[in-house]
Amino acid sequence: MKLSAKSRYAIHAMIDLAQCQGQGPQTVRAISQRQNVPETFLEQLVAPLRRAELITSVRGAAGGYELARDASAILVGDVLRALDGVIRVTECALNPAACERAGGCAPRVLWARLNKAIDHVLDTTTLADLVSAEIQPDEI
Amino acid sequence: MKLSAKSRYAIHAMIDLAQCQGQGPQTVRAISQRQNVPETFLEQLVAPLRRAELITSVRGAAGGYELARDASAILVGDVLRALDGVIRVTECALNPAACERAGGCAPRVLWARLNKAIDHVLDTTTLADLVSAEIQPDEI
DNA sequence: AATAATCCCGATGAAAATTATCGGAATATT
DNA sequence: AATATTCCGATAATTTTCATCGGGATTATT
Repeated sequence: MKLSAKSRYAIHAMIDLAQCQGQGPQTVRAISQRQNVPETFLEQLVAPLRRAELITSVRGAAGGYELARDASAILVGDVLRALDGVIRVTECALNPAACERAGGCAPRVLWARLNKAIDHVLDTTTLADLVSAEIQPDEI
Repeated sequence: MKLSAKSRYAIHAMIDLAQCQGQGPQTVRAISQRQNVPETFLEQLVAPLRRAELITSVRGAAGGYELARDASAILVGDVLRALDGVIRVTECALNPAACERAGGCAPRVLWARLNKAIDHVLDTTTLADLVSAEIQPDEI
C-alpha cells in the first residue's frame, strides 16, 4: 500500500506548478530543484502528464511546463491515473476475468471497499486544495 | 497502491480459517490448496500471524492452525498490520522526522487523507464481514 | 547564422523489493 | 519407530522501481 516515488514526485511537481501559476513556463530543472526530485527521473514523468493534457509544454529556450487549467480543476486522481492508469488495489478487482474464482469470492468485498475509499479521496481532492490547505490536527 | 501478494494471500488464508472455524486445526497445505496459494510462501506468512496472536498453532501430526478468536473479532487491519506494521502510503506520513520539509508541506495533506480513508476500511471490516457479505452492486 | 536552452524520446543499467524455494530441526500422533 | 506437521533461517529467482544516459527536435537569444 505504499505510494511509489513516481507518484509522489508527480504530485510534488504538479503542486509546484500550481504554486507557480501565472509565472510563465517552468523548466524541469527548476521544478526538480525546488521539489528535491531527480531531474532526469522527473523528465520521464512529465511526458504522461502532458499526454493526459494536465500540463502544457513550451519548447525551446525559455520553454517549460504550465498547468493546462486552473489548479482547482485538476484532481489528484487525474494526476495518478495519468501515470499508472486506473488505481486498483488488486488485479482481480480491475479485471474480474483474470480471477479464476468466479462470482463473488470473499476477499473481493474488501478490495472493493478499499478501491472505493481511495477513489473517493483522489476524486475529491484538487491541487488547489493541497496548495491552500492547512493540515488539520486530526489528519495526521 | 497495489496490495502485495503477501497481503492478499494472508487475507485469503484468514478467510479460509474463518470458514473452517470449529472444524479443528487446518494444515498449511490444506489452506494453500483451497486458496490456490504457494504452500511454502504461505508457510512464511503464518509465523507473523501467530506472533500477533491472530491464529494459534497445533504442532505435530494432525496439527495445523485455527483462528485465535471469533472471525467477528478480527479486523482486516489486524491481519495486514501483523505482516507489514502500520499501513502508511508514504514514509514521511509515518515518520515526520524523516522528511526534511519541515512543518506542513502541501502533499502531506493528501497522504494524510489517504491514510485515514484506508485505515477506516481496515478497521471497520472484520473477517466475518467478508465471509458473510454478498457483494453489493455499487461496491464494484 | 550561430549558440544555447529546453523539450522530447528511447534505451539501458542499478538497486531494491517481492515472490518463491529449500533443508532441516522440533514436536506430536499413530 | 514412522509419519505428519509446525517452525526457523537462509537463499535464490523474478519483477518492479528508480535512476541515468545519449542524442534529436525546437525555439529564443545573441
